[in-house]
Amino acid sequence: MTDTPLAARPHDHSRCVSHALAEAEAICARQGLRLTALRKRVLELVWASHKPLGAYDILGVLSDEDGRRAAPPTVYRALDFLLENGLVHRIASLNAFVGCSHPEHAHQGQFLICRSCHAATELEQPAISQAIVDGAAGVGFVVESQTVEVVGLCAGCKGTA
Amino acid sequence: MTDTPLAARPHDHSRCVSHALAEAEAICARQGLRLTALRKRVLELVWASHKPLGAYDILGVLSDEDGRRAAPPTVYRALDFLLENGLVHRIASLNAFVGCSHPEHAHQGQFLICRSCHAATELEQPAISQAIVDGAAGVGFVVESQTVEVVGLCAGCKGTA
DNA sequence: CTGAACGGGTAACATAATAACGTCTCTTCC
DNA sequence: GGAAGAGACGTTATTATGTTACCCGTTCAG
Repeated sequence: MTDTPLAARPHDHSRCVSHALAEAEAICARQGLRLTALRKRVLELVWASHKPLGAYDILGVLSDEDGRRAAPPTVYRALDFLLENGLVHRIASLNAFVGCSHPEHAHQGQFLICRSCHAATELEQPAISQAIVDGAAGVGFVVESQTVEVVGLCAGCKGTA
Repeated sequence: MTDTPLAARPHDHSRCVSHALAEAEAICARQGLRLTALRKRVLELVWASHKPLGAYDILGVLSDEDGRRAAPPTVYRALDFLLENGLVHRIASLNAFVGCSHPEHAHQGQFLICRSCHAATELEQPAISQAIVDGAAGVGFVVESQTVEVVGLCAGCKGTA
């Protein structure tokens, strides 16, 4: 229960990336979706760290690395695909994107964003969702989608800061 | 408990606006803050409806009305003042601003945004905040600020849509 | 073979926010 | 009264983020 989340502790991050990519491949294969080279590359970049990444950061890397001059629609289309298929999440308060930790099932996560190390951890707490649905129901509001983004200090930074 | 929120039902909206302005005046007077003509005007525009308003919408109205072309910093400075003093809230997922319903005390609201009429209702449910704090604590995360923005259908639109 | 659907490139535009600098008007203090 | 400083606001320019419109080449089903 009190597991320190992966993003907040040292780990072999290349495993994260390769695992996420493999899972994405599997999901796309199963659903007849085309995980093209570009989409895969963008997903890889988003997963390059646990910090949410801006669209223009991705754009910059693509332009630099691949030599070819990437333009905004290229990146946004790839991100749209990844978002639609639950492979990444968008962090509205940061205008940024982060890899989804549990792409195998549809869900709406809650995000814990550390103001010190900037890592974003995805929570999936039914208690939070339910509290929101209940609170909304109290004023006759029917919830369709939730944005929960929390800023604070992660387990790792709590001590050092 | 099951009160339909003001924003979701017909009401004499001019009362909303004048009440909000009067409350803002009182708060600023009490705290030695200067609610200048510009700041008051921006607050009035934000309160003009219960729909979150973009900074550039405000800019447009100011430009139209005053004839001279208002520039972004003018609006953003006024909004910063209003935000700092709890007179408006920012809706991150919309990049927009909405009048605060309870400026008399510091708080972090939750927002219910109707996808049909676009009205935003402010909730203040300790149960939601607490669920988030608890969920975060479970992974060793200390919450400092919360962004809760929910999209769905309000009581008024639920039937008609 | 053909032609729609799809992925992607390009240019331009639209919206959101900030930086840097100047001026004006207060108050405060001598 | 007048200098000094702070705060509010104007102006210009720039950066960041996101979208629209249009084009081209590939793929794949009929």
